[in-house]
Amino acid sequence: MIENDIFRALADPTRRAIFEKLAAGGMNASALREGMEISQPAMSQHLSVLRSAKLVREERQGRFVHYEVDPEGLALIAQWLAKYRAYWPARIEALKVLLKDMDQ
Amino acid sequence: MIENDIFRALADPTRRAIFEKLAAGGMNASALREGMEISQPAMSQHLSVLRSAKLVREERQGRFVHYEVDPEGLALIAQWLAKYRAYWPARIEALKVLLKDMDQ
DNA sequence: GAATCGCATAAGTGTGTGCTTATGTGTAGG
DNA sequence: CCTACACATAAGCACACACTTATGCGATTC
Repeated sequence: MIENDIFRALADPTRRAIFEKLAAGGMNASALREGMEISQPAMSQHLSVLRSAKLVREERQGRFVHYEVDPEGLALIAQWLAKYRAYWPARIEALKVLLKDMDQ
Repeated sequence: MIENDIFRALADPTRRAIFEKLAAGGMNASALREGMEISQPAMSQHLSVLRSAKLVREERQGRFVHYEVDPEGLALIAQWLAKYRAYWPARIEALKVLLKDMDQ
C-alpha cells in the first residue's frame, strides 16, 4: 500500500528535511548532504525510502544522480486529505469547493 | 514538534483505520473495536497516539469516552502540504489559487 | 457498598527502523 | 587502464514501536 509508504517516509524528521531541501530545488545526493551532518549511506537510504513513497524521483546524469520532488506523492496525500474534507476547519472551508474538481 | 507526531501517528495502518472509522462518525473506544480484531489496551494506546497528534479528541461521557476527529490535525497536514503547492500536478493546479487565502 | 463496566496504564517482548562500517558498481579523467 | 569519484548495497547494532498480559481507576448498577 503506497499510502503506508508515504506516511512512513514522512514520519522521519531527517527525511522531511531532505524533502524540504529538494522542494527548494532539485540537486544530486552529495549536494543534499552539505550542511546536513549525515553520512553518505544514510542519505542514500533515505532517498531510497522517499523514492518508493513517490515523494522523490531520480534522474541519472553521468556519474551523478539528480533528485527532485515527485508530484505524485504529494497528490496522493492531497487525495487522502480530501477524504476528510468534511472535518476541515471553516478557515479553509473554501477549499471544499475546489476539491470537487479532484473527484471527477 | 507536532508535525512529527502527526506523520508518525499516520504511519501505522491500524491507526489510519481507526481514524477513518472515526471520520464516519464519532463513537467510544469499545464501539471502535467492533469488527477490528484489536485488544482493548492496543486500542487505548492507538487513541492516545492519535490524540497527541491532534488527529482525534476525546470527551468524557459518564464512564464512556466519546472520540471524534479533531480538525486541527488535518489542518496542520493541509498547511504542510500547502508549502509544496508549487509541485502539485496540474490536475489540481486550481487549488493553488484558493490556498493563497490560507497564507494570510 | 460490592460487583461490574469502560478505559488507562505498567511492564515485558518480538520486530522494525535508522544508523554505522565495509564493500560493490558504474562513470569520468588522466 | 587505472585511479578517483558519486552513489548503492550489505551486514550488524542500538533503539523505537506495536503488541501482549496484568493491574489500576473512576463511574454505573444492583
